[in-house]
Amino acid sequence: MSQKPSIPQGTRDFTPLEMARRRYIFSTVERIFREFGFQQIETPSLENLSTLTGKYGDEGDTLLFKVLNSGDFLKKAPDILLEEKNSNRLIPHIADRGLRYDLTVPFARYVVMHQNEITFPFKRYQIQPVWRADRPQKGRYREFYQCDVDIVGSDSLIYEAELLCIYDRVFAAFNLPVQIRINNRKILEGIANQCGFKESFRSFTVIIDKLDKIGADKVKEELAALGGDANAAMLLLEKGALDKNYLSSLKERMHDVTGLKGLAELEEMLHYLSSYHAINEVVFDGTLARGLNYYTGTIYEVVASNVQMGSIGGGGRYDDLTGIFGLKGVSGVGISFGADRIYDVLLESDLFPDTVANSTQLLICPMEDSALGKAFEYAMQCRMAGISSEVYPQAAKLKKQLTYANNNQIAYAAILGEQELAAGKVALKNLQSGEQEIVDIESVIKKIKA
RNA sequence: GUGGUCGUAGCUCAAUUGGUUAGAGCGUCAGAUUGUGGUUCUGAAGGUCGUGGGUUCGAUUCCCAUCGAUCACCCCA
Repeated sequence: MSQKPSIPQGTRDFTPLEMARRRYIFSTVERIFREFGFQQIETPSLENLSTLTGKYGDEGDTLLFKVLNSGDFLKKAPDILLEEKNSNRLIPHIADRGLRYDLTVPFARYVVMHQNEITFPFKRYQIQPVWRADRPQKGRYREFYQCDVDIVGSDSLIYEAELLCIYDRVFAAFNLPVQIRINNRKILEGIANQCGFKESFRSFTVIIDKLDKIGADKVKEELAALGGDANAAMLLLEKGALDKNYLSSLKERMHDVTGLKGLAELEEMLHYLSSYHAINEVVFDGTLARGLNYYTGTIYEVVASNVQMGSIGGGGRYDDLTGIFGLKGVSGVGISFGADRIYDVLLESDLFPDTVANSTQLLICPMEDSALGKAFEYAMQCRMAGISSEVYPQAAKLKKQLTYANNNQIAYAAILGEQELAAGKVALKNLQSGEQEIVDIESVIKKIKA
């Protein structure tokens, strides 16, 4: 009995072409991370649920993939809960582990566990998949890769500035025009405090974050429902170009201490950036909030300028993420690249270079079974000379062998038949031009390497 | 988690209000060309019409369920 194979919802297979393009993304990102002095780590796909839960808000907890305990896990579950059939209450008794939801929280856990081996400030990057039990849609997958760079153990705003440069450099390398939005949670807090949203800060951020989508009137309406002064808040929540005039005008109207601190941070960051000329558009966006709970200072978000897609990158400063795991006073800041969304955007914008699929350079085509040994020998010789080579595994019709070369975009075919064998040479065919000449294997190597 | 749209060949799509044997292009394979691909010509293979049930003399078509894809909301990369 055979069954129709399938893969879980929201997951994908990747073809060789897709992988070549994904590798292009990863290697570009990685190259620039290294340029800034970051070192790579990896963490396990599975984390203890106690590490993950409560870090992303209630919504985040429901989106965590939980993994059932081994063994006869139901035996250990309390009978009352089993009868109740309440999944949420039963989970802690039957699942101790879950798939990671992002790379930042596992990183904070890593820092705490390895604090004695780490030299601070610690600059790490991490390129790994994460999982979310979200319903899939455009640009949303249940398994996707994030590329994270973070620095922990310093609260210097130099790093805020550097991270912005990383965003700019990476997207410049992709030739993808983006808008890099920045804001500071302290400014948001200041506005909230000043306008009577202190108690409802989290709801406040969720609402103003939707300004683009639902419009000013609707936002005002929803803010008013929270009980604060919606009009006063709206006047402070502007989205503007990143310039000194705008900031000074905001500074005049800001009275809250936390808010002023946020503005000072932003100013210092801009001071560092004054010598750097960003290729992409950088804007201060007073309505940028970001849902994740742990951000405390600068926050970033990146959207593609010409493609309709959610954010393709985001990040920010978190002052006390390691504190949750028992290491106080270690501030961190980091950003993330959503590799799969970047893939979709690059594909839609037709921005993948043709050269990403670097295929085999030479196919050796044996015409007789007696040529197989020599073909194998030549292939090894070429490989050791740095030419990626393949041997067609049997003396099939030449047509078939050349079709194989053609479909795999192989540049050269070395035909090895009775005559060539006797002469100690091959017929080297250039599959782009169609030209062909009889040469020895040393000349083949020289010609392809030239 | 809530709602809308859609599931026909490997891919993109047809099939006249429910009617006999479900078609085309592209792709694949074979031959024309016994040692020459990417162009051309000829031919072939490939379908439980997503799955299960119901209505009907008869269902790819109508109804229900289910699975999957997709889009929007929520939230996010």
